[in-house]
Amino acid sequence: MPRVPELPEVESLRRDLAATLVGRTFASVDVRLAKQVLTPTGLSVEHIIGQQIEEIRRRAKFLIFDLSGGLALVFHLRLAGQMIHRDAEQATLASGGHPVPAYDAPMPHRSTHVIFHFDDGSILYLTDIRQFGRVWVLPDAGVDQLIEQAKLGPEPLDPSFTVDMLRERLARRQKMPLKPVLLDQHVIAGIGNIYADEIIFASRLTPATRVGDLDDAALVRLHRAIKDVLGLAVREGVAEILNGRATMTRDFPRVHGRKGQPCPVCGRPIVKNQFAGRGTYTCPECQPYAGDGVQGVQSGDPAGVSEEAG
DNA sequence: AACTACTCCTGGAGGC
DNA sequence: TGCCTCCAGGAGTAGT
Repeated sequence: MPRVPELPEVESLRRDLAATLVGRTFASVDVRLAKQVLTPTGLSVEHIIGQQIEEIRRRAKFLIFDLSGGLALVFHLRLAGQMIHRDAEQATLASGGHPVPAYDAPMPHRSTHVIFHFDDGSILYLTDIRQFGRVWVLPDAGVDQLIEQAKLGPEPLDPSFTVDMLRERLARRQKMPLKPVLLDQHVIAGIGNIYADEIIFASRLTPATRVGDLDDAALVRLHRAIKDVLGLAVREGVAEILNGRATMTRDFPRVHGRKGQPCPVCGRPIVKNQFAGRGTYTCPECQPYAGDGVQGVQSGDPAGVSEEAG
């Protein structure tokens, strides 16, 4: 199954690229698809040539390269962006993002749209079969502005993201179903469709559960699930992407992409349906109202949670 | 302000 | 086998 880069994938990529790219200096840049590179007036991508990568940071799904000359490169991989760093002999040093094309495919691929060459002969390929990803070339101050404009919610893995903060973030979305709220980057940053399903399953809630119907116990469960699911994915280094092909570890993801397979908790088949316009995977037994619309949530069962099944 | 619909893309899956 | 159609999916924007 194709995998869209979400917070854990971007964080893994950040960690790997930081190990191989910090200290490298840009020697040249080859932009093959102009729309993917955005620059404010007066700046062009050539301005990064001769600048050194000092630090690689992440905010939500944005990857930020801080450069020596007061500029920064900001990447957003969106649906299908992929970054591969190879040495002069084309041996892969670091790779991440969407697994298509395979990480060991010949580069540049026909969907490789931006190529960065470094002073040590190594090359960073930005490949994107959907062409939705973006790269910004910005002055330092412009990075803050870009992040500010995105009005991103808090980082869910930051220690400052507490149950109280979650409650406060959800307060203005009381009438909305849980799934689209989790996907809303303004509420909490970094969660995409795959991890939303995993978090909701781990919380033993349903995609349709109204945020306003969450009681304290459900909020605590939801908070723990966000931390656990994302934290595990970051710690495991997103092991389901191996050799550039999306596979699944034995037990992750637990429901997403597993239509018809047994639920890891109760053994009943996982069901796939559409919710809020997104492919949504649930266990009808552990998440009993999963297939219903918003109206399906019963007020007598605020969390929409079934009996503990193990 | 809150929410929905539409838009951008193309590999891959499914139908016949 | 091959041709055709349609879907996925983050996030910005326009419309209600």
